[in-house]
Order: sequence, then C-alpha cells, then structure tokens
Amino acid sequence: MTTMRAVQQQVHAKEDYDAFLAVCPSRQLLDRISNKWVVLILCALGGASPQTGASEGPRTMRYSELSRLLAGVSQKMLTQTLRSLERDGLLTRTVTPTVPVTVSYRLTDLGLSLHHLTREIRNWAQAHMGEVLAHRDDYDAVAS
Amino acid sequence: MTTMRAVQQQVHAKEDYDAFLAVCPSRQLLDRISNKWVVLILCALGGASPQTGASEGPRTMRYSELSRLLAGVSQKMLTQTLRSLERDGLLTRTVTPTVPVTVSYRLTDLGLSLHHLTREIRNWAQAHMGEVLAHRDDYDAVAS
DNA sequence: GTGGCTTCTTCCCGACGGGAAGTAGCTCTC
DNA sequence: GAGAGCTACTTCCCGTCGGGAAGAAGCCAC
Repeated sequence: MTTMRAVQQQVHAKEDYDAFLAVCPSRQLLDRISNKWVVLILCALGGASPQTGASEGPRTMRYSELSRLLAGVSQKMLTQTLRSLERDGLLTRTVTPTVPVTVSYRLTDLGLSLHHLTREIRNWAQAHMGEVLAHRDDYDAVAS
Repeated sequence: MTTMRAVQQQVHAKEDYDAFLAVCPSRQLLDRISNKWVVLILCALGGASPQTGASEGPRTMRYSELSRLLAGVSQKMLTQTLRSLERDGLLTRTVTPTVPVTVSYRLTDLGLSLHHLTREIRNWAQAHMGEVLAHRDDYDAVAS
C-alpha cells in the first residue's frame, strides 16, 4: 500500500502541473490553500508566536484553542477547513475520549513545509502594513 | 506630503501588528492577499514561467493577456482584484490611448516582494500535488 | 435528571463571485 | 455615415459560499 502510494506519487510528480490552468489539479490545490482560514490555521499550528512570527516548531492545539486564537472564525468554517486540511494530509486530527472529549490538531511534515510559506506571508502582511496603508491613502486622495 | 507619509509609515511599523486579531489591519491585509486570484495575478506579473515557476523579473502584461493566462477568472473579478492591488500599491495600471485602448499592469517593488512568496506557494502546490492526492485517496478510502 | 462542557452539525439568510450582456470610444469597411 | 469590430471594463441576475445562532451527542457533577 505504501509502495503503491510512493509509485503513484512519483508518477504525479512527473506530470507537468501548471497552476494557471483551471483544469489542473495543482490549480485546485492552490485555490484551496489561498484561503484566509487555511493560512491562519497553518500559522497557528506551526507555532508562530503572535508578535514575532518566529516559528518554534509544530504545536498541538485543541479545537477550542484554535477557535480562540483565530478571532472571527465561525465554528462551521473552522471545522470544515480543518477537515479539508486533514484530508489533504497537512495535519492530523486526534480524538482523546476524555470528558468532555478532547480533539487536538497537529501539522504533519507536509503541513509544516507549507507552514514555512504561510508564516512568511503573514510576516509580510505585518511588515508591509504601513506601506500599504500609505498607498491606500494616496489612491483614495487622488480618487476623491 | 512624502515626508508625512514616511512618518506615518514609521508609526505604523512600530505598532505591534497581529494578524490573528480580527480587528488588526494586518489581518485584513492577510485576508486580502490570501485569495486565489491575488496569488495567481502576482505569479503571472512576477514573470514566473508556467512550467518551471522560475521568475525572470516583473513583466508588463495587458488586461487581455492576464485574462487569457488566468484560466477561469471572470472579467469582473479580474478588474476588481487588479484595482484593489493597485490601491494597495502592489502594481501600477497604465492606460495607453491607442485604438483600441491598451491597459497594462506591472508589479511595483512592493508587489514584487510579495510575488516571491506567492511564487513559492504556487511551486509548493505543484511540487506536492502527488502527495496531497495520495493522502486524499487514503482518507476517502478509510471513510468509505 | 438537569445543567454544563466540548466539538461538531444543521438551518437560515446575507454577501460574494461567476456568467452573460451591455457600454464607451475610436477605426475601418461598405 | 451606418454598422461592425476591438479592448477594457461595468452592470445585472442569480447560484453558491460563508457567518450566526441554535441544536445534537456523549458523559459527568450535583
């Protein structure tokens, strides 16, 4: 089974994926990870500290922890996004039958590799916020 | 005016932006750039070749070129996304009064700095497509 | 057995995005 | 000079996606 998957993976890797093509699977994958909740979840589970954005390695987080950290996410979207990330092999979902039940999420190696990119996206947003705000002021001033 | 903006920018840079907070401006910026059309437009204008994903420096592209390259984008979304990127100072929009009119778009330095990240996102999607597909097969097989 | 805790799931509805058609300005044809 | 044609939008309609709130499941404390 594992060998079959490895072979399948190699075959897939040999294909010429082009994310610009609407029909290409990599385009659909790109569409899915270019999503604000995906980026924020990966940032959170990667262990990035809120202020520095530095990564201290993957963290195991409970559903309620994520819900609290990602201000504004609805329960529906959080659950839905976590499930799709689990399906894609980016994170693992572990249910511990305590009372009440505990569900914890943790990045896989694959998820961690993507986390490095989303972390940089987040750092970019925080670092260039001032520039962007200044440009918006200019644009709006000219437009008015 | 320019000095005022520079000062404003410094002030903004000193604040502790935290993209996890829903009210933080950097969170809204992150929400905007975590968008499939934004990522694809930045990839296209950065000059990434469809197959290798390597960047050859910023390209100037016409509206129709972008429309053709980004398969599946609606005219409405393309225009809307380009406008918001222009407003944020990530690209410039140039109208040349030829007949018919020519409108060209080009990344600014700020846009180029973000392009480097989106290009890696795209490369990641294309590189790990096989792994993700394999994980999906596993997940769906277990679920059934 | 009622309330409470966590992790979802379901329902309703408003907002966002796709598709197609309409617009503007100019040029070329007939 | 009326109509077609070209690019780059803009507008309208409508389906789908996402937010908000309430319900469900499973178990324990009181």
